[in-house]
Amino acid sequence: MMTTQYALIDGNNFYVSCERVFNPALEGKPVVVLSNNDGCAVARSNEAKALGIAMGAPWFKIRHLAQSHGLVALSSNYTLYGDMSRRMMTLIGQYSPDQEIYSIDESFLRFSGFEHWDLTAHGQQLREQVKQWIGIPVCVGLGPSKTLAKLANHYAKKRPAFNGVCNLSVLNARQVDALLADTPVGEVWGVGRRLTEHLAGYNIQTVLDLKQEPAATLRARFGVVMERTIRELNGIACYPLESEPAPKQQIVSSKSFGRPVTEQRELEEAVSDYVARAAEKLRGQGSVCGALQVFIETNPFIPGEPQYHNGAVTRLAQPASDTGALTRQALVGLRKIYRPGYRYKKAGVMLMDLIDGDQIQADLYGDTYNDHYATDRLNDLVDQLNRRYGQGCLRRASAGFTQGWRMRRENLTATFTTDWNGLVCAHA
DNA sequence: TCTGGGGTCCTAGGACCC
DNA sequence: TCTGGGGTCCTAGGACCC
Repeated sequence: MMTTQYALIDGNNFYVSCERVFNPALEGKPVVVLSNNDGCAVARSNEAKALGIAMGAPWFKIRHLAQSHGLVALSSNYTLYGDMSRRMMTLIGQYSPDQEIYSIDESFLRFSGFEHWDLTAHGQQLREQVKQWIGIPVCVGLGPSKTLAKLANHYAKKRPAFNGVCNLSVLNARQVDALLADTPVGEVWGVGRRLTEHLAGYNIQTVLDLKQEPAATLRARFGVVMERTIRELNGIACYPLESEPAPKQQIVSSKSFGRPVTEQRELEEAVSDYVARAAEKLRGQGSVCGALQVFIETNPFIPGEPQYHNGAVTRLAQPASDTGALTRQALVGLRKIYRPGYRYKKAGVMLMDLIDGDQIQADLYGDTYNDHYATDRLNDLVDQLNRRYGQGCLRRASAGFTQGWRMRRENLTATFTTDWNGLVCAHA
C-alpha cells in the first residue's frame, strides 16, 4: 500500500535559465542575475557558483570576476521571469490534479490515487517536457511529505546519479537513512542558520540525527514548527497542499533608490509610485485595506553619515482600495516623518488590516455603493491599461514624470515574451 | 560609487476582561 | 497571612522561506 506522495519541482538557477532561453550564448558561462538596483547576486549559474560566488553576494565585491573570469551580470527582469513561471507552472500542473505554486520557480504536486503509477518515470517525463516546451531545466523530488519532497529535490539537484529525479519512496529505509546521515541538518526546509546553531548545541548535526529525535521533546525546546518538521522527516505529512493561494494579509511595496534622495518632493513621488503598485495588488486579490504604513530610511552602510529611519501608520476612515485615497493617506504619513538634511536610500509602503472587499462596512454617514462606483471603474481601467501596456504606463501626476530616483538596471534584457518590441530576432 | 524585496508563522509578554 | 484562574487581543521580535 502506498500513501499519498508529494513532488517538489524546482527550476534550476531559475532566473539565469530564463535568460539563457533567449540568449543561448550564455550557456556554459558564469552568469549571475542581480537584485533590484543591481545590488547583489540573487541567481547564479553553476559556473558562477563554482567561482565561489555566494547567494546575495554584493555586486561591487564580485565585479572583478567579469574581467578575470568572464562573469556575466544581468539586471533582474521580473516581467520575463514571471511570464516564464506562469508557462512552466501551467505545464507542470498537467501532471497531477493537485498543484500548489509555492514560489516563482517551485511547485508542489500531490499524488493521491496514483498507487499503480511509476512516479519516478512520471517525474522524468515532466522534466523532459518542461525542458523541451519551456526551455527551463528542472529537478523533481518525491516523498511522502512536503519536507521529504523538498529534501529529495535537493538530492535530485546535487547527486548526478538520480538524473534529476529523486524518489525517496522507492528507496529502502537503509538507503534513505544513509542519504540523510550524509546531509547537514541545515538543508532541511524550515531549519535556517539560527536553528542549525541551536541544534548543534544538542549534537544534532545531520538530517538523520534530527529525524531520530523524539518530536514531542524537541517541541518543548524549539516549538511546534520543529515538531512538525521531525514528523515530516519520518514520513508523516503535517503540511497540506495549498492549492488556492490564501489572500495576502499585508502588501508591501518598497525599493531602494538609484541614488540618494534628499528632497521631500522626490520622496513623495516614490511613495506615490509604490502606493499605486501596492494598491494594484490589493485590488487584484479583491481586498481593501484599513491602515497604511509609510516608511523612509537612510543608508546604514555609509558609516559617519547621519542616519534616520522612521515610519508612520495611518488608519483610513473607511477601508479602501482606491489608489487616490491611499495615496493621499500615504502622503499625510510621509509629511509627518520627513526630516530635511538626510540622504534617503529607501522608502516603502505597507498596506495592512486587509479584508475582503465584499465585507466592507458602511460608515456612520451612510457611504454607499454608488459613491465608490466611479473610482472603482477608474481603478479597473488603470489596472487594465497597465497590464496591457506595461507597469506604470498610466500613473498619477504625484508619482512624477522624470522619476530620477528610480532604481538602476544597467544590464536589463528585453521582455521577450510579453512585448512585441522584445521579440527575439532570428537571422536567416 | 556600489549591500534586494516580499512574505509567513510562532511565541512571549502585557493589558484587559469576567 | 493572604493575594484565583481562565481567557482574549494586541504587539514586538525572532525565525524561517524564496
